[in-house]
Amino acid sequence: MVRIIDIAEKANVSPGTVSKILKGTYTGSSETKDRVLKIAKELGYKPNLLASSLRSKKSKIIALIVPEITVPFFPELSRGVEDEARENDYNVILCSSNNDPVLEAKYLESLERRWVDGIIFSRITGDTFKERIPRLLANKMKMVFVDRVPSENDLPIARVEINNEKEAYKATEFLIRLGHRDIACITGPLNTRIAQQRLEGYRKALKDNNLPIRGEFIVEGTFKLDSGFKAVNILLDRNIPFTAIFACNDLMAIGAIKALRKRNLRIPEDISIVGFDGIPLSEYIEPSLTTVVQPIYEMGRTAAKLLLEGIKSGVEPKDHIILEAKVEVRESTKEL
Amino acid sequence: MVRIIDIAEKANVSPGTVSKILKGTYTGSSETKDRVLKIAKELGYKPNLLASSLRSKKSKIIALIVPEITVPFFPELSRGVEDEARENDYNVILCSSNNDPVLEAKYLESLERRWVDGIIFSRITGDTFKERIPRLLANKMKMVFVDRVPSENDLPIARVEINNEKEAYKATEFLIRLGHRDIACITGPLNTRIAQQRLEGYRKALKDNNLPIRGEFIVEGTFKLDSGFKAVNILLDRNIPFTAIFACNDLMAIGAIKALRKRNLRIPEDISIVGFDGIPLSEYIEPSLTTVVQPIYEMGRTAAKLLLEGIKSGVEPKDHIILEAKVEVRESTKEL
DNA sequence: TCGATTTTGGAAAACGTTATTAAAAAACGA
DNA sequence: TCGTTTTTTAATAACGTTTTCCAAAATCGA
Repeated sequence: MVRIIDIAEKANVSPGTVSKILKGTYTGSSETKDRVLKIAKELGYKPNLLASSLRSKKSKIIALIVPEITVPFFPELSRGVEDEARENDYNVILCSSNNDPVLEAKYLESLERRWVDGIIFSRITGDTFKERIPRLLANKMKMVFVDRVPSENDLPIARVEINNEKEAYKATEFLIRLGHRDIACITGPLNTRIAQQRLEGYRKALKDNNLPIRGEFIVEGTFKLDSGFKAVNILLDRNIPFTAIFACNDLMAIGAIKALRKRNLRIPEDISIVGFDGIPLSEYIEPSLTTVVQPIYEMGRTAAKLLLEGIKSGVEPKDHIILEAKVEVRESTKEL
Repeated sequence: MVRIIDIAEKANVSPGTVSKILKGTYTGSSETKDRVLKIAKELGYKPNLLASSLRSKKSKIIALIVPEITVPFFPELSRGVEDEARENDYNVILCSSNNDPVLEAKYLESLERRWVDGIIFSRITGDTFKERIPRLLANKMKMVFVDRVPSENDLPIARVEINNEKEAYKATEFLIRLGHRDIACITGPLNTRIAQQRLEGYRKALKDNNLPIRGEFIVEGTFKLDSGFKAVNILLDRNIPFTAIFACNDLMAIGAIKALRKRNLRIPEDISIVGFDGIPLSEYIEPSLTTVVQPIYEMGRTAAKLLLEGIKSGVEPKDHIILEAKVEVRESTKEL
């Protein structure tokens, strides 16, 4: 492996000079500059990022912590993060925490040891939040929350999200406009803020339209496929008729559709259903899913952009960016 | 940040001694050992992995290169890799190459500069293969191919895959057993080996059962949702009746189902369809998809295991592991 | 032309580990 | 008791950059 010192010797300059030239912080003559660059190229020089990171205290690595990369929302988010990172010469360490505080802690520990320059969190457990975030902040770690942001908003940590309550409100209101009055809701795990917010949007929409909020219409899910399936069975077994379902994410909506079909209910003739997220698949399932389309890729990209700005400027990013989603009407809903 | 030298001072020993104790390579008295460990704990010592990596030339990072993390196969694979890595104190850099040789090259370049300890490739373009792999091998980079392995098998690089030809054969034969004789095939991109192999399996099954192989029944896809959709339209527009489709992955099967429905064809009454991969969604779509279930997570895990063994032993891993898949019969297929 | 200023480049320390070599201390054998 | 072996620990040099500070050379102004 050719090192800076090898270039320096061949070009008859000092290693420091070569370093400055390669980094673009050199102020000397363009004659030496060209000569050094030429030699570097000839020798096929590749900087050793480990050495560079150690000295400069910049690892040029950011981490993305997701609860579960196999949930289709997160690969999309991840692409946004990765693209923005790569374009800025950063690499991304992927940490799929499985919603487990122990794994989360383990990941954060190794990220600190690696001196990663920043961390993007989507979803973090309360434990981790209380125990780790303050220390990370004290250590000047740059951080951004995306999608599943914690409720505390007095911290110097940027947040990128959609207005979950508003968008859920829109989705529910859309069903109401279609004439539905008995609308069930399959929520996300209610220990997460986004699940609460979406539920709240559903509630508000009912209330604003003078519809009763009935506990029997609400079932808690997990944001995963099978929980939508199970939720529908619970709802149907309660024997209280409903004509529409608002599922708080697409995956659960898909599970719900499956369960409805199993019970010989037609969609949208018997039951209308609205999802949330707008994952690519939502357009391709049968029937195609009316859903709240989030700008997932854009959220990832924006989060990474804020993080990198923070890293480069040395100032903790603390913007709060709210992106717009929209209800995309497809085949799974029908006027009552 | 507390350093080894801080511990050394407090414990009245040399930094070297502390280093050895912390790494477990210490042979001295257990009295000093206990004392040093105690002090390290008291001070809340966290090793600086950048320094450690620089000196030891082991970054404790592996990279996973995937064509497209948003295709559901890859998050599942990624989980396997990540779990195995984490349990061995390795982190994973995710590289979603988008099948673009330029991005691939850019990623590989930065991975080399970072001195990552190993790379897991699923899918790599021919360009990259020819240009980069020999140099990586010369630099003793440990590598494993998984899922989409290149055809060259004389290289000291381990491979983890299923027998794509055999599994495709099984899928096709299953349709034949059901009485289907006119079976269309939506292939993957034929510049990839796995797509070729699956097509070959389809062909062999037809041949072995004395059925003609008809070019009009074969359409090339891209492994993505929309290509399954388009392929079905092409097939139907050819106006040559068929009763079954073998789609070379689940995503294309889902796209295909969508297109069939749009044309008012019922599944499985009018057309039977078999997919490939066994992504979790395949069970939940309507109708649930008969498909070749691959042990995706296990493939990722195995690949990572081989890689880590190679890294730890210093010997290039060169095993060739073939895992078993199985045809899972669900609702999308029916006796003719 | 000579002092002041700017431009250009070098010297050397530092980042925090690990690895190698060798010395000091302890234990041992006769 | 004294040399020999074994155990325990220290000293020191890396790993390959970046950074800070300073000197030499060149340019400039009057």
